[in-house]
Amino acid sequence: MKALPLRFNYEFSRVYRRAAFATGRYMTVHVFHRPKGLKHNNTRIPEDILRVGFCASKKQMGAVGRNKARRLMREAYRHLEPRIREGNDIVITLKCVDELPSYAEIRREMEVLLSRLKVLKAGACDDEKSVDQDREVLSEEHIT
RNA sequence: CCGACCGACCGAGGCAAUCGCGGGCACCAAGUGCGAAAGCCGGUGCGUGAGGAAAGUCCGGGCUUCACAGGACAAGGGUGCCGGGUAACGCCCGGUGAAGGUGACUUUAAGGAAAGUGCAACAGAAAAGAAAACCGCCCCAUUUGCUUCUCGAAGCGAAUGGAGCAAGGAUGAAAAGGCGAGGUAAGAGCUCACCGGCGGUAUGGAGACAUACCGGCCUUGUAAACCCCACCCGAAGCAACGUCGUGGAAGGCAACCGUGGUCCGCGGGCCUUAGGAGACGGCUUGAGCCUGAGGGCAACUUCAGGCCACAGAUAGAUGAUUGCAUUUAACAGAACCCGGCUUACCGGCCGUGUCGGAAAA
Repeated sequence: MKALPLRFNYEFSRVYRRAAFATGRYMTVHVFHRPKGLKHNNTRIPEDILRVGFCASKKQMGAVGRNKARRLMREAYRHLEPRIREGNDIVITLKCVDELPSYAEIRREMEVLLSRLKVLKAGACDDEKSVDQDREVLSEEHIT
């Protein structure tokens, strides 16, 4: 199941106001478990989907830096998504930092923060293993 | 060869593999899916997907709605040498004047100061009408010192007072045209030559202007101070605007349902209107790009042929990992669209381009 983007300002504020959050060196993750039957403008939101929003501070970076940060976060999220429990609204905010962290750092920290918030599924190890296996397969292909 | 000047071009560094994203086309799926409606929600393949500044939002348009639908004036704002280009411009091209540079060349908010008003600090005697005099120059008068001799005169000074001057010094960003000669007690456009400025005439030029001659004898700077003159300008912006619009609002109800014995009434329901959320459109083919031939010094333009490869997202699509080669990368991300300007910037590359110097001939 693919995640939908969070769109409206009130949705973001709901997450910030009522969500559980965890903070790391580079980012803050807010997770809000949607109550059942929540509607947006008279249309029911399906209960088995994830919705996610990425934020980057406007202060230090220009539009290019902001885009880059969002892309890195989205890429990290894409790899972690199958392991996240459905029915949550998530907002991930990048902190003000001097230098943009690398993809590996972002991914590691995102994983830690999400597990601290207990939104990762129980049998997540298998997925991770499969991802690693994929990577190994890839590298083997290149060697040969 | 060295040092410059001018102009143009390129720029997410390239390639490959895997995973992933936006939108286009083709094909395949199409559901008791979600919605009141409009509409939204898949898979595979193929090709495609940020810039020279996308930026600042400083000008000029297109487009859209509103206003006026005629003209004049005023207010407010803008522009400001001349001619041309353009859809238009405060932009561009070509020229004129001025300033700078040995030069190639560069810069130029460049209308009017004789319509009027204001301002010109400090310094300075005096800073805007013709006045003023600190040092100074010159003449006269009085007093006095020295020298000379024919012994009461001459010469050279000094002090005080009076009259004249604006050459020199000094002040200043700027001191009332400049410089030389005549002139004079000393001086002064007082007179004259040349130069500058102003006015007039003639010639050349499309014009800004240029050149020549004549005249009187001269009038500071500032209009990125008010102002005057000429010309131009309706307002707001894609969150414009259009379509669909549950709820809520306003109006209506002959018929329907509930309440009721019946009517009125009330509630539901239905119809109409504008329309807040929201959805979709607007949204990319355009003053377009390329080639050739004319016109023009050029900006640009005319004609002919060819091309749709040249993004269209909507919380906002370009990323990640790995490998390769000698491989490092600035400023920076479309948001309705064009034409400019301005600002930021790693480097590279080009020109039978031009100038100065050196060397050689």
